[in-house]
Amino acid sequence: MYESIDKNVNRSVTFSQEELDIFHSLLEHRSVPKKTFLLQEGEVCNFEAYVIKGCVRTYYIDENGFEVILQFGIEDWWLGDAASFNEQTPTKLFIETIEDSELFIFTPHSKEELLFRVPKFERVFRLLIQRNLAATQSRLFHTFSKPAQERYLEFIEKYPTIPQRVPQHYIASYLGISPEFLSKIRGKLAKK
Amino acid sequence: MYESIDKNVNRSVTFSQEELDIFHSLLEHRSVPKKTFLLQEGEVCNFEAYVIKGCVRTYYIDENGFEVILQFGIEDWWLGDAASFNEQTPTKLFIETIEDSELFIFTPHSKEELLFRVPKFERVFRLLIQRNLAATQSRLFHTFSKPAQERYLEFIEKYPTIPQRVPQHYIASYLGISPEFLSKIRGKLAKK
DNA sequence: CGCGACGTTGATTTGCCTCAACGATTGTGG
DNA sequence: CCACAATCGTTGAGGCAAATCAACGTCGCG
Repeated sequence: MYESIDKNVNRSVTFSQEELDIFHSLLEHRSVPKKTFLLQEGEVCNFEAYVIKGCVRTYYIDENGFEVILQFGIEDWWLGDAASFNEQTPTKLFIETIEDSELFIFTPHSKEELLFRVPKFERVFRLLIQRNLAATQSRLFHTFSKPAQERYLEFIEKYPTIPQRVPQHYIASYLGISPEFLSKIRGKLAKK
Repeated sequence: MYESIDKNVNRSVTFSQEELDIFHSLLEHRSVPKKTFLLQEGEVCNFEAYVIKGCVRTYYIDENGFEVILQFGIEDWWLGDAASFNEQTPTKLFIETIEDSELFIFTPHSKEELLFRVPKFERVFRLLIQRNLAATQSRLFHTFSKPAQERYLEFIEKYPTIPQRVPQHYIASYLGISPEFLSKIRGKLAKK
């Protein structure tokens, strides 16, 4: 049960069995059916979650009333709203399961206790944010530099399982294009 | 000399005079003339810098050979390439002064020593990355949701001093539009 | 002075959006 | 278990935001 998450945190820092035991004792396991909101706009985010199994999306609603998808969370991903979680401010995000999912949950309290008892985890969490930042920057610049078709091809290469698991218009939203246009891109690619 | 940076780090965490003294002793002050590269593609970023005075830009070159501006650094801003700095990997970024500038510099070594001697700084640095992430996400979604004219108006409102200090086509690059189109937007706005 | 970097302006093109209509699939209540 | 609605993807027509290309004026600087 802890295999995947242990491997995840061990990537950047090495922990002893004792430290991992503390880690495990502070994790809360949660099973969530699909189409369930883990977080809604206006709430304070009181969790950071690791996805053991399943599929989740994070999005917000822009001023024109459109959903914009921030990220998908599948196996071995972390999700949450770091700003809301850490500063206990209301979130603008929605986090919703797309499939039945299994998660490990940190609360502000359990995370604090983990950091207190095993300070090396500071580094793990900092690296998580840092990678997230690097990925977001890269996504921003691809949006500037590359046409939608190329971004789509890169998306399915990078996340090959997601297209089979989520509605196509979610992917369009993630790419920043309209569902119709994504459909046309796919049509054009198919007939080659 | 330390006023501004003290205020900057004190925003999120409160430090004693003793802790600030340690902080100051580890800062390296550096004056840099304009049009100087602090970092170039392929190098490993061995600094994180706080801008006391001056103006700096961070950019990279995309696969079509175009410069894309990631951020401007002016007074009271931090800059560097966190990923390259922390993991000692080669950077893809260029960091170049636009004006004569004064900086405080951390090296990996001095930062590590600071964190060792005053662990509370962990929080300062984590918050820096976190705010950067929030700002980058917000920029990405504005790029999806808002036309260029609106993004330009928000830019000059948010950073009123920058348009007077940098060539206009840098701003176009930051906004993700062509220099000609920014010029047309400005023309249209002017005649109202 | 003359060159290079910069900004402007206009003509043309294009990537992507909007709107509308239409099948196919899913799911839900009666 | 069916019927109907809702959700989803596709396709086409038309329109707009922004890119591209080219020409030109201006300024700062060697």
